[in-house]
Amino acid sequence: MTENLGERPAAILRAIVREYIRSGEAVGSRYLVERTRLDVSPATVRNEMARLEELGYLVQPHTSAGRVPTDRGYRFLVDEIRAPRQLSEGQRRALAEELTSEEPESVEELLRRATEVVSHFTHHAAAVLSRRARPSTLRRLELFPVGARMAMLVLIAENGRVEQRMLPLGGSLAEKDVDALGARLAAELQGVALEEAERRLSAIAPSDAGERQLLDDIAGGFQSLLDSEDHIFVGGVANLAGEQAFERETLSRLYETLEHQKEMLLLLASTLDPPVSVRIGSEHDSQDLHSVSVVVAGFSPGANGLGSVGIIGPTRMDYERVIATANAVARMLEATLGVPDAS
Amino acid sequence: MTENLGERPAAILRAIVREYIRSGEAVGSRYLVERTRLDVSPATVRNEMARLEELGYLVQPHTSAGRVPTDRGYRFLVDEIRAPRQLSEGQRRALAEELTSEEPESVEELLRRATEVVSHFTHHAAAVLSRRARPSTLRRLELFPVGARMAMLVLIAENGRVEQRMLPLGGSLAEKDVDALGARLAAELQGVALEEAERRLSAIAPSDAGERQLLDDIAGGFQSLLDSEDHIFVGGVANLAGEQAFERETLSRLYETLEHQKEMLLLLASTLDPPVSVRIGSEHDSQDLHSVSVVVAGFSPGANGLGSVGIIGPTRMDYERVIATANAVARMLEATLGVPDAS
DNA sequence: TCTTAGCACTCGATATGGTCGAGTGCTAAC
DNA sequence: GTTAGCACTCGACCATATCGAGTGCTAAGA
Repeated sequence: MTENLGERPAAILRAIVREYIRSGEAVGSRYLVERTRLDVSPATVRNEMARLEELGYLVQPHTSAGRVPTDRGYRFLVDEIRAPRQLSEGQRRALAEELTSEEPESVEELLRRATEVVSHFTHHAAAVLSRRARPSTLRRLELFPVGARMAMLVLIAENGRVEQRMLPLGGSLAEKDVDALGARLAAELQGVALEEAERRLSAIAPSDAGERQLLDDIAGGFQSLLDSEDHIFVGGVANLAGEQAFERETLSRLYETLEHQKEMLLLLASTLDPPVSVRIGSEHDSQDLHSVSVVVAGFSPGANGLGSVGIIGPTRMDYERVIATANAVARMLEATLGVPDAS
Repeated sequence: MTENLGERPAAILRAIVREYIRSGEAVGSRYLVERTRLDVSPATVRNEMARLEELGYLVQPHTSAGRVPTDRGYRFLVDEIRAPRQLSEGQRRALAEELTSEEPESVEELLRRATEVVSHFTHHAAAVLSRRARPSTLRRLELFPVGARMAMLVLIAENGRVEQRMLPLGGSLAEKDVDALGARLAAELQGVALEEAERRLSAIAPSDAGERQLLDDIAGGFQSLLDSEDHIFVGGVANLAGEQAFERETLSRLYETLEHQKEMLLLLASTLDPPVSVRIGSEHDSQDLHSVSVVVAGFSPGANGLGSVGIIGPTRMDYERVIATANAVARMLEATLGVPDAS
């Protein structure tokens, strides 16, 4: 989708989007030629512009105006970014300074401060999602054969959650083997913290491939028993109100979305592990987000913690800088929250 | 300040403010006479208006416009309200329904929901402050005479807080009496939860007025040792963005204030016990709040819990309704959170 | 002394028309 | 395929005019 453009059109598009992000004003052909190293005449640029408009990368606000990028135009620029640019050492230090100077009282305090720091630095709104496993212990484990080729697994956690599943039996497992394994696991794992139980489970040496499979399936059951608790922090929403690009109505809808835990969760939870994701304007499912772009960087400090840093601003934002910031702060949180343990 | 106005001017002022709150448009003399039961001509009303403007209750946006209330004009109306109007039974039930249907998971959930309910109902932003005592026990109590007429009190709580004060000795208390009392209190109260300790303290029958005074002073020390934890919930901020009355700049500042824990604390903590307080526009200390009014209703569900419900909207708000709502919800929270215990 | 009809006046809102200039698309020449 | 030239479009800006709501003032009346 990118490279079917050809070299020069791509260069022109890139220049227009950059210029528009910088100035906020529709970019005209003459202006563009004067300000960049494109060694062609305005007329040529105009021809290319017309084509780029046909392809949906640009629009003209009105006949006698310059061109403005569409969401697709921004997407073009963003897709060209292969890896997050690094912030300068100075900027990085400034962020870290604000974030961790005067030791935060708690994790909550740290994450809240992260939203402040990010929003200050980017002049956009910021959100942080933190997902932590809620610790619980395994109250009961039952594993017994059902017919010859299936086994039933029942897990009950101290916090009341129940997991129940039918598991296929592979390999040479006989019914009595299953019964024996069930009894053994019950004896070893009941009353043990879920995470610990999972660890012990994976430490068991299976006698054959069938048992290996079964143990893995049981471990899967443990996973879904682990209850996790999400916390969302939002900061810097004043920056959105200052944004002239948003209509009153749009702004109001936007705030409603930001307040809605569930929608924010959806937005932020989509990027818990991969480094950074960008969603631009109309790429959002929710209509209410069609005039903003959201950049999310995930972080995982290990030990059952996960989270992400989101930056919410107008589609006309400095994507490179914003992506770099989200990524940098995500890495910082990873480092600050991460305990150096075996994983 | 109210009654130096005279009957008719007051009636006219009242009518203008009410009408402006209703319509949002500057109120003219003819319009006012047509729409109300004032049996005078527009000319007379104009004369009164001019006087009310001189007194600072009204302003004219421009020469050929009607009058608009100043903050002082609103204040006049608010001061006429003696007790919060009650909501209709239907409204009250609707609020309670939204608030407590599907049993909230936690106190936090309840309070968060309260902000939603209130903001939905009033179309303004809402905030809830909850202050709960953080439980701790008394680790050490020392009381000993210093000279003939003073005693030194030292209290140390389990959480590390220290309270130290000099107390004057009244009545016939001798030094050895103080020593004896100190030893007795130390024996009885050390290791006891602070609230319980305070309760036991007040149960001690003093031998005379001097001892009564001393015990009261000690109780005071306990009070300031009680550490409290504040939680602030904010909701419905989208309503502010929809408000045409706010400039972009104003709005942005306002959001910044709403995000700032400390400022919100100041705002909400000012009314923890008295039923309802109203602060109108320029009555706020902070410049950033000059275009909003804030109505705060305190609640105290007993057992060292305190809190307040705040409603934040444009100065042009329906004060009677907003006050009634804040009050009603505060009472509901009081009832829901309150445990029927001895107090 | 207070009220009120009458009236001149003010001023924002709205509409109209005109100029300016940035920027375009098209054509024709290179 | 590129580009100079040019007619054209259209928003921004400005000046001007009209309309009407609402006032303040004056003078007459109770």
